[in-house]
Parts: sequence; structure tokens; C-alpha cells
Amino acid sequence: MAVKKAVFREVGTGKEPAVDSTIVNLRSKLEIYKAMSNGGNLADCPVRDVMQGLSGKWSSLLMGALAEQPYRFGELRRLVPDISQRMLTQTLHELQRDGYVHREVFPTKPPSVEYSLTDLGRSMFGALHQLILWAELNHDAVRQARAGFDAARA
Amino acid sequence: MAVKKAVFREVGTGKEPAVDSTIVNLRSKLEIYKAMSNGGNLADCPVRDVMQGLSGKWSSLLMGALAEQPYRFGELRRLVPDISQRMLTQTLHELQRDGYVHREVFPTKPPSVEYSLTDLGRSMFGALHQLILWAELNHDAVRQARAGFDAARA
DNA sequence: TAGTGCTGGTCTCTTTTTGAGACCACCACC
DNA sequence: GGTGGTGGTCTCAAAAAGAGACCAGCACTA
Repeated sequence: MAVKKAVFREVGTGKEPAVDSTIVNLRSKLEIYKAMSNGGNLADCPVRDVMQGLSGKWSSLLMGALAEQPYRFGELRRLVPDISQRMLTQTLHELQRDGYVHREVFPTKPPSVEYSLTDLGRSMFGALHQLILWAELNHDAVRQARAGFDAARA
Repeated sequence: MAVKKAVFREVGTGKEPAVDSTIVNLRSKLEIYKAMSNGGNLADCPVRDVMQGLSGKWSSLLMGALAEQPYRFGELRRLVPDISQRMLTQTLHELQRDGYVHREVFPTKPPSVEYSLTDLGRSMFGALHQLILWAELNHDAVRQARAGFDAARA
């Protein structure tokens, strides 16, 4: 294997020489992260903002359930037995706020509440689904990597 | 708009009548959630297991950065200025453990450490990228939904 | 008519996770 | 001998998550 040089690159310090071809070339590759970080304006970053709402422990699971069909509150509670009622309320509320989930109250006695995906929610779940499928297919590889890592450091 | 009936469905209680066509039809649609919940065996669920590792606040951001090029520890710290050193160490450690990230120490003085994506990591990021692109494209819709929701309840 | 159960929540308390920042050893440079 | 840069760990405070009690309203049952 060729010996890699551990070159001390200067990144993001704002002190780079203006005309350094190495850095220019390097910078041109930073497309994904730039998008994810809104080019340094971290406070108002689109990707980060949206991803944040999906990164909760229960968000993707509830989206998966609602992608199949609408559910009532109590149904979701039974379907996902290890979620606390507090987190179910809260996660559904966040998903509703971000426009992925529609909440409808029916005037039954007692009143029942049905949650369903909006068009935006279905659209988003299309992308999320890719990740879920990947997880399903590659679970063994991840588990194996994890086992190997734990074995190596033991 | 047609009046929706708030039918009290029985789901997951284990008490359903054995031959109820409504429920059978309902059950047949539960493909995505079944995959996500491993059919009730929640403790050892592939999708949940993998998603958990990606749902951290910083995981996807660091994956996005490393998808562009390898970075050294200090570079990542400067690139993502609002991550604490502790969370950077920890998140990289988790990503390494799950097999997405490779960690290589160079015998420089002082020693430098380079982080890069593995093949598994690049594969996973392909799927994650779909979600990132969606977020980029639909950020306005999400922000609008959020604003509308906040306005309605004020 | 009193008890029980179901609805969809909220409230409080404890535990877990995250964040901010001090601290560390090592070495080069001046 | 001070300063700065390397990649961390450690401690302590703040924020988030989880467990479970509690609530009002109504239907059904005894």
C-alpha cells in the first residue's frame, strides 16, 4: 500500500491563500456538505432543519405505520407497544406541525382522533423508504461490522 | 365531502375475530410497518436497529461531510463548528462501529487521525442522499406547513 | 345509581442523552 | 521555556426521553 501523507490541510479557517489550487479543487468537492450546512449559515439550514424533524427515535417508525393506512391514537399505541403515550402525543404533534401528518377529530362519544399522511408526508416517505429498504437489505452487514468492531477492542 | 365513519377498529389486541374480511384486508396492507417492527419482535428489529444508528443529531451531517472526502478529526471540528468535541468523538465512534466509517491513524508528530467512508458507508449514504435531496427541494413546503400550524394555534 | 371501561390526552418525576468546557500527554517551533 | 497544534477524555449542567399517575366525558352494566 502506498504511503499516505498526512497533509495538514486548512479547511474552513478563513485563512487560506486566495489562489491555492489544492484548496480550490478541494472546495469544489464540497457540494453535499455545503447543502447540508447551508454554506456555513447553520442557523437557517434547509436540510438540517428538515432532517432534524425526522431524526427522532419514533418519527420514522410512525411514518412507516401511517404510510400504510390512517390510524387512531389508541391504535398506534397498541401497534407500537414500546412507545410511551407522552412520546406518541409529542411525535405526532411534531409530524403534524411539519406538515407530514393530518389530524382529524371525529365527534363520536368519546371523541376519536385519526392520524393520516398528507401528500407532503407521502412524498417525504418515498425518500425515507429508500433508507428503510437499505436498512432491511444490509442489516447483516451492519451487525457483522459491529460484532467485528466489538471483538477487536475487547 | 363524504362523511367518514369513525369505525372502532381492533388492531393488535389479539382479540380479533378469526374470520373478519375487514381485518384480513387491513392486515395485508401492513407491509412497511411489519418490516420496520420485525413483526412484533421489537427487540431484534433490523430496520429499527439500523435506523437508530442514523437518527442521531450529527450522524447524517458527518456522513454528508465524509461522503465528499476523508477528513481529519480537527478538520471535522472546524467544518461543523457547533458540534461539541465530545459528540464528534462519540458519533464518529458509533459510525465506525456500524461499519460506515474507517478510522486510520498516521504516525505523524503529533499523530493525526483520518476518517473516511467505507464501501458500506458509501452504499448507505446513497439511500440517505435521497432523503437529503428531498429535504433540500421541499424545505419551503415544510416551513410553510410549520408556519401555518403555529399561526392556527396562536 | 354506582361501578367499569374506553377515548385521547396532560402532568410530574426519574433516568438517559447531550452539550460546554476544562483538562491531558505529546511534540515542534521559536 | 512558553506557545500552539494533535486527538482525545473527564466532569458537571442542561435538555430530552421514559414511566406512570391522573383527568373529563360518556356508554354500558349491574
